[in-house]
Amino acid sequence: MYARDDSASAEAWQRLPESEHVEAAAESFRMLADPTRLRILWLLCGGEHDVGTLAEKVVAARPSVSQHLAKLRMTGLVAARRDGRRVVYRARGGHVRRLLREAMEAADHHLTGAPDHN
Amino acid sequence: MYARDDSASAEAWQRLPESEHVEAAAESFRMLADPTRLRILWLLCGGEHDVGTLAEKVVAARPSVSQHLAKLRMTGLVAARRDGRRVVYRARGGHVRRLLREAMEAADHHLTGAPDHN
DNA sequence: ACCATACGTGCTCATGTACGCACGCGACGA
DNA sequence: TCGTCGCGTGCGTACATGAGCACGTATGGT
Repeated sequence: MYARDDSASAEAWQRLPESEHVEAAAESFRMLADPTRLRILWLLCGGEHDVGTLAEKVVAARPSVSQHLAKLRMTGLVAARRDGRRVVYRARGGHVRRLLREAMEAADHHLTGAPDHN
Repeated sequence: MYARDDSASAEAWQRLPESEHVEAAAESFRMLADPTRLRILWLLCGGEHDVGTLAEKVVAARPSVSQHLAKLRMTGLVAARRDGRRVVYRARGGHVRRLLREAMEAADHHLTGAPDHN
């Protein structure tokens, strides 16, 4: 009933992680900190999509979506593949999926009622 | 072997969540998108801390830490309590802990070797 | 009452970034 | 070869944000 290496059990939180890890995590979070990118990633978690389809679904100009996809690609969150004259993107890594679902669940808790269960 | 309501199983990712949820999630991610706030939250996940101690441990000016704590408090990620002339902050909600650990794990994967296991 | 401590706030400066438009480039089809 | 379609890029603009200084405020000790 103690030290499940999980949520509580303050052991791990005592000392700060190395700066490189912190900055890398911050960078990942910054990629998730934009509604448009969030929607793009959400759709990409469901399967492959080309830029035009994404731009249409997230209701944004294609250049904007392209820029977002470029950033996401640089960060390694998505991967690109050519199909004819289109470029098809897909989500990359299970971490993104878990972070998205966790955030959406938190948002739901934050909106429906109780701010959070402490 | 299908529909575990988990990572894959594209069902849930087909349609975008409501805008309110997306923006709320983006806001939460924006709070986590800064190295200083990330460090502060990390320490607060391990227990209560006052502003001065936090400023000392994260190596930042006290006013800066205070501003960050204000934002985190507005977002509901941390809570404050008065103890004498100090103000003691604590983390609030298990979502933050899970997001932090998930992000740190992802950062570790991203740094040590394989960018990610697709 | 006076001083010291611990926070919070207003402010400015510098930086980062999202958006959309116009353009250039590569890939198909006639 | 020429026209069309789909993407990416270089701008400029408008906006949000982080850092630190100086100051105001509240609490507790002498």
